[in-house]
Amino acid sequence: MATIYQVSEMAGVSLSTVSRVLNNNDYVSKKTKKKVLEAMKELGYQPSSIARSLASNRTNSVGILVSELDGPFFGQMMSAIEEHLRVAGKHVIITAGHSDEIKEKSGFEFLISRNCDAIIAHVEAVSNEYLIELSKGKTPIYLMSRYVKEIEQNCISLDNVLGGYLATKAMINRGHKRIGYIAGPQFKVDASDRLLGHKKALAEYNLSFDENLFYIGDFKETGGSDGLRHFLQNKIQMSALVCANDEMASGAMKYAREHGFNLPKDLAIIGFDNVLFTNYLYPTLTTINNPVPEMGRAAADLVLKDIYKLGGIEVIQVFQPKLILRDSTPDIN
Amino acid sequence: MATIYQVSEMAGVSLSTVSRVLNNNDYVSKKTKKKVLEAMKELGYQPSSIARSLASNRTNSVGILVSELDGPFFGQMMSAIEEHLRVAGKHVIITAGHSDEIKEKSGFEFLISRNCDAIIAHVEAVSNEYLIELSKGKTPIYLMSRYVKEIEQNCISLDNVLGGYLATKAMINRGHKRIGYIAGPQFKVDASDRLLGHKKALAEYNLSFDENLFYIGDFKETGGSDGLRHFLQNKIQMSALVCANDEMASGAMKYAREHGFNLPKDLAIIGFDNVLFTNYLYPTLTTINNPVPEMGRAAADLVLKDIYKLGGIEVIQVFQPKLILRDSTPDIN
DNA sequence: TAGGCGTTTTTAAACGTTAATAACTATTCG
DNA sequence: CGAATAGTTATTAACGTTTAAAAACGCCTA
Repeated sequence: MATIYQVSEMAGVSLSTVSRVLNNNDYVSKKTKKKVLEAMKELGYQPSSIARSLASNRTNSVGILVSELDGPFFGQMMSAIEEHLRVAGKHVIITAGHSDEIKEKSGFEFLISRNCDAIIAHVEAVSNEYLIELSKGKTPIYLMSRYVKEIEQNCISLDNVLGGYLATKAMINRGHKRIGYIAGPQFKVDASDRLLGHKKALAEYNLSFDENLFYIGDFKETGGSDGLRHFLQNKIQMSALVCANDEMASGAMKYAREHGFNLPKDLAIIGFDNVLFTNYLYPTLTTINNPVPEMGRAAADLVLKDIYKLGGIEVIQVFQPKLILRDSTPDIN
Repeated sequence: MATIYQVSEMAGVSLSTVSRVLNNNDYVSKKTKKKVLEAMKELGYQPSSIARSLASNRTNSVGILVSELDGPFFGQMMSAIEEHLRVAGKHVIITAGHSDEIKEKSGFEFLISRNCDAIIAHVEAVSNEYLIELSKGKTPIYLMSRYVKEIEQNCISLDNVLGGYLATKAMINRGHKRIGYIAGPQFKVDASDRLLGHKKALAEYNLSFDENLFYIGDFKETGGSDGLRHFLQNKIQMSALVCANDEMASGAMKYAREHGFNLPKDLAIIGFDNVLFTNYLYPTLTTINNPVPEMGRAAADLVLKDIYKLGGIEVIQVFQPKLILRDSTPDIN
């Protein structure tokens, strides 16, 4: 591999001149620049990103910490971030936190030890206090799908209260009065916010929140089936079921069908997130869109703007979810 | 940040001694080691991975090049690789090639320029020749789901011929004689191998391969719906449909249902890959298991063994697919 | 023609490690 | 008792850049 030294020799200039050409910022005369560029091409010179990092204290790498590397949600998120960062010449170092406090912390430490210029994280188990403390360290932290007041300028979030509200309101508008709700784990802010929205919609239409119509699931397929089984075993009647995410909605659909329900006639079901497979389900699932790719791009933009000082970038930090109507929620009016 | 120099000073030893303790390989007396370790703890010393890389010419990072960052297949693959590598203290740099020749090449170049110690790639568009040539460069290349004779010791692959064979054989065994086949893009080796297996099974049972029962799809949901539409419009009769992957099977199922089929009675369908959502479909989809996590782990193991010289690792390089029976393929005998 | 002032280029010191080589210290052996 | 030896530790030169500070170069002006 050719080094900067060989380039400088061939071009007959000093190291620093080559360096300046490389970073094409400072004063270099046109003539010199041309000479250097030619030497570089001649030698097939590729600067060592490692040496650059050591000298400049910049690694041009952004750490990404997600709950899982598989799963449609995170896939979309990573994809959007990576694509956007790569065109700016930055690369991503990815690791998983598995929604576990210890693993999430170790994920942060790992990325920090790797000298990332910034970290974009989707974490669920660590506390706000931890994140606030971490933000005081040398590596800037950006949060996806999480809003923490004290570091709000570093957060990209979805208005989950609005989303929960839209889901339940859609059911009410379609004529339902007895609406079941399968929530997500309440330590996850997303989950509790969605529940808040549900309650808000009920209140707005003078329907009371009924504990019997409420179940807390695990955000996975099993949460949906367990929830519906719980309702059926307790002989709870309902005409509509709101699930706090699509996986649970899918589980509930499957369980319902296996227990004699004719979907969507016997039970209207709505999900949340609009992950890819909602459209593969039968009936296709009405859901609330979670604009993950847009949010990923926004996070990347924020890093580009704050850390790498790229100009002219305007970033939306709080996104609004939208209702996606499909076949699982027919109008019963 | 504390540096190695400060540690050496506090412990009253030389730089190299600290370095040796850090890499705990060479000769260091117990007493000295203890002193150094204490100084490190006292100072909260964290070695700079960048400086280490520069001096040792090792980055402890492995590049991963996949077609897409989203999608269940790649999610599982990345997840398995990352998890396995991380416990060995290595990290992954991920980028996408989007099944496009130019983008795949640029992905390789990008990762190479990042000084990865090795690259694990799942690429579909570049030629074998390119890969062989690339393997001669300074960065070792490992191939996932692809077998290239000349560099077979660096390949982790699935026996797709066997998989295609198993799928079609399952249909034959269940009593079908007219079996449609929706293939994937034939420039992808996976796709053409699966087709080979299909033909092999037909031949074995004295069924002839019928062009009318054959369609080439795009490996996406649309491929399945387009394929089935093609068959219906041409009034091609069949009792079973083999799809070269699960996405297309799902698309075909959806199209069939929308056009009056009663599934699985009117048409048996089988997919390939066993991605997560096959189990969410209705009816649940019979498919061929693609042991992606195992293969990912194998690729990681190969790198650990070859590049990082970790001992005692035995690696399977060619995996055998298995039939996963579910509801979409009832027995009609 | 000396002085001054931009502009451009060079010098040299970081950046924080690794690793080859040299050097030191006991111990053992003939 | 001198030397060989094994076990440890120190010295020092890389690794390939960036960057602040110094120097050189042109050109203009008085």
